[in-house]
Amino acid sequence: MISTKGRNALKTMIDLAEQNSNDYIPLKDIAKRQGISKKYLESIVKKLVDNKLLVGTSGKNGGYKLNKSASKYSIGEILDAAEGPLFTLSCISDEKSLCNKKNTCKTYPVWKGLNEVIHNYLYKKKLSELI
Amino acid sequence: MISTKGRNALKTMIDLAEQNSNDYIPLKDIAKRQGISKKYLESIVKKLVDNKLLVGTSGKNGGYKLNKSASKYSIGEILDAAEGPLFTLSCISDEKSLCNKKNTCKTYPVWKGLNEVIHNYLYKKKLSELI
DNA sequence: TAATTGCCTACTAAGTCAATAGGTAATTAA
DNA sequence: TTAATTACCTATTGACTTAGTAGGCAATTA
Repeated sequence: MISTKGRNALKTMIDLAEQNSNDYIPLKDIAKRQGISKKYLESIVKKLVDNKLLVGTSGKNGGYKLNKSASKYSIGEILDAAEGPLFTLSCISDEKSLCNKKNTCKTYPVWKGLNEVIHNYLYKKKLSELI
Repeated sequence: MISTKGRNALKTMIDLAEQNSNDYIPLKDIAKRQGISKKYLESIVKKLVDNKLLVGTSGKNGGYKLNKSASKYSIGEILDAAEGPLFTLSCISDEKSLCNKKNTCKTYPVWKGLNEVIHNYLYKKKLSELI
């Protein structure tokens, strides 16, 4: 349900939050600390940058840093950024198999409620609570 | 996260609850109503029987029926029966990749809390609420 | 005797996921 | 100018999971 990608994204965010530095942190360092290959981490960090959770700067002394204070990131937004919409209510959000019986489907309310519960939890919990 | 197997299991349980009959209902009928192949349904129903959620009887006029009243089934126990433990806290319940850094892992509390939230929701919600 | 579960095995096709790999371009501090 | 580093692209592999199909035979029971 939460893939390795999401977990590693979260680890990366925690790592950066813990550095608590205004400098840009090179990928190499994060990869080493977290035991993730730099190349693989690159693909994860890219999503975090695309979604404006991180800022990256090229060049010497370049690297990445948080875009706001740790208390302003919810876990939900981090996971969302890394793996796309979180709990895929398959009958809703998966466009390919968009279910056309939504209105009469007796199971629909279960998935909808579950979805809400999960989102609620993950968006309330902040990155700063984990460091 | 919730697979088709689980969703079909739930549909089957709802179907049977709605029949509201003391007779045994043959698989053939359920399959037809729910638009699932009988053979495939067989594999799902087997799990429900193994977990004592349904009772089956062979022979003419045989079939399946609920083992208790609909209000006594939680959605959680149905999904559990159909697909095994629900939200796989990969670092805990997946024995193969049992994580040995559980105690220091900064992300662990997130998955643990999420797990609780999901379970809480699914075990509180009853089959009878869906019919 | 016919209907039906119960139980087994095997298979396929499609898809997902983690992780690796390599390359080039652009940027920037010193 | 040079070294470091992100930025961005593509491709690939291997492992695994899943949905769904298929067929057969034994046991049971009205």
